[in-house]
Amino acid sequence: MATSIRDVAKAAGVSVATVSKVLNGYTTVNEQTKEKVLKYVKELQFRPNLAARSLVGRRSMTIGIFLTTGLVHPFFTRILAGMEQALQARGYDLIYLARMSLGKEISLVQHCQSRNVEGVVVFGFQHENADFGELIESGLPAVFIDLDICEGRAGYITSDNREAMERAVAYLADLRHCRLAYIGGIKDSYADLHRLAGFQTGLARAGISYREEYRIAGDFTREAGYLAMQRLLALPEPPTAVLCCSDMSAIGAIEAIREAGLSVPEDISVLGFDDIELAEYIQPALTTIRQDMTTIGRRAVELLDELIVDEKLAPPEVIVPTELVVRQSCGPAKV
Amino acid sequence: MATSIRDVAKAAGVSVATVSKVLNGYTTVNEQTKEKVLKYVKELQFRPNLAARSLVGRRSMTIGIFLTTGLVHPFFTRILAGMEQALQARGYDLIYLARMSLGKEISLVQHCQSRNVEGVVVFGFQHENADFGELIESGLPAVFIDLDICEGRAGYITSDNREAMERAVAYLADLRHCRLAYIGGIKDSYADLHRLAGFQTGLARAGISYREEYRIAGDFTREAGYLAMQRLLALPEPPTAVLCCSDMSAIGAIEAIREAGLSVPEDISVLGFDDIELAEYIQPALTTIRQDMTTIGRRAVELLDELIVDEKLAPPEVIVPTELVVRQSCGPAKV
DNA sequence: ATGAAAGCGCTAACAC
DNA sequence: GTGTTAGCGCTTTCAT
Repeated sequence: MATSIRDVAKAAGVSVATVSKVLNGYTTVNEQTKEKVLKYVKELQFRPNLAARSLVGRRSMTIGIFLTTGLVHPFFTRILAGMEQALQARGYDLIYLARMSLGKEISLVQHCQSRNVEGVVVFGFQHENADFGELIESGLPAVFIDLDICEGRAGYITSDNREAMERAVAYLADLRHCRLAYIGGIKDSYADLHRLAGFQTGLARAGISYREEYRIAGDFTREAGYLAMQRLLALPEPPTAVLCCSDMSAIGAIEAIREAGLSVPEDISVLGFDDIELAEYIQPALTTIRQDMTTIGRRAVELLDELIVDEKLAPPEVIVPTELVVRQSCGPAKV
Repeated sequence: MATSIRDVAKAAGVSVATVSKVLNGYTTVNEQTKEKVLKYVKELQFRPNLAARSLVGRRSMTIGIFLTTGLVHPFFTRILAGMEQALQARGYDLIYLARMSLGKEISLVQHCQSRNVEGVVVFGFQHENADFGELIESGLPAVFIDLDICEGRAGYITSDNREAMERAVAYLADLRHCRLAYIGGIKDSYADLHRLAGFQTGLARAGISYREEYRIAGDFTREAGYLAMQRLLALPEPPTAVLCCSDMSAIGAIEAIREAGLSVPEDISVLGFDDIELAEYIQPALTTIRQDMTTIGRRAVELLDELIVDEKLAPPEVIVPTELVVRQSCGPAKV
């Protein structure tokens, strides 16, 4: 049996209540008693049982993480690395509820309840199966990454998709492109909508008119990028520059361009989104928009903590700036 | 307040003991009472509080994960994806103890105890700071990935590094290479030792003698690969093929070769290890040894489960086969 | 077959 | 300033 608070009390010759008070930083305890207790806590290597603690109504210091996409999200590691910083700073542990799945028999929310999880960060693409209704209604504090859910005790954090696309369009316009296409993500998903809006206002600012045939919906994958690019190439007047909703789509698009006997960036410029590790290594190295997933991860936990601690805090809506990283996949428009 | 077992008991008109028995699959309960209880469990959406459960000595169904490397391990995602399968199948949740750090003030082991964690899987490179002594002594079930620790209640799982290298050498020998170099990982680390052994027996089988100057120690990084290759290139008689301990090192080696005005695989063949996502995308696409990290992750959890369940089980030592994936970075030796 | 009651480790009134 | 005690939600003897 692990050492319990009673062992410490016995060793120090005080009551369990006193030990508890010392442990919880009550000031109503004599300095010397406190020293003595602390001495035995150390000596016996005592650590309070968190299950018992949370059972009596105290905090569990546990937050959950949920991915709508399974574990294959390209940013998972970066987001987690960011989360870790805040987790450590605020004293939480992170639990991955393997059995949980939104809308399934054993629901996320119920599972969180039975585990005394104080809040969750959820991310992943929009997903037909993802039913967040129960989560919202339950009042469990939640921070969504890349989904603009702001309701009850759920807020969100996301990259500045709109501004990112505006800037990307401006960059390409400076390179004298005027036939710009957009290979989108899942149609009408949050990210896609905002990026499209940024694309359009960017176009307007550059004095270029938006053409519906230059917008193809996709789903962030390489295959979708490949297919979308083929359609673009088949147009009577193909674009000279293509903005993709993800680096993987950009990679697919580049393949399609190559297969058509064209080259990047000489014939067509390709711009990605995300700046995944790959972006730097492919040929040509991908010019792309870097999402600061480390910051997003860290802030997500911080926001969640604030939401947990302050019951009446309005749910956060946070937008994180992006960065255009110029490599070799975009060049001046052919004249 | 969430619904408790008492609410169910009250609703069903039975005692809490009976509800508990139903929930825990006791057979000593009348079929009709059981039905009734189950009906209310469902109706009230009751889920037993896991903290309370583990407090009365039952299992917490929680396993921990610990990385000696922080979150930047290239396999993290794949291992986790594998783990997830087993986690779901066996009913565990995974907790990432953010505050834990081996050898620090709040130790991994103590933290696990206070969280009632039943076992841990640990992975990452060998690390000077990594002191596993306390973990081993504590008797907490543990499965190490890529570290051959087998003692007490700790076992391990790893790729078949030795066989992988033997095969790689045989492959290169078939391509008529006879000046083979090995850019190693952290010197004398588990993986490195076994790979070196495989390298040497592979050489012996092919009738090639091992040359000490063809072995350079590294640390799995791109930089190390780059530096090591420069040293190899400076040799009076440089190798015609290089086996690297990681894909990242292979990428670094290729850079060094290019900078020397040579090309891969025409002048020098380069073989990687791991098969990270990048391997497929770089130029030339990397011929490499694929580690089956998904299987390793899944099996790690399964082994851990068995260790947890059976107190006197001998700690496992599991070797997982690898696969040579042939792409474009290796070619026939120049004559 | 069912229920009453003890107790897991801890915290929080409430006495003293 | 310190100790006694009830009780968090659950499982498990032990009666009945």
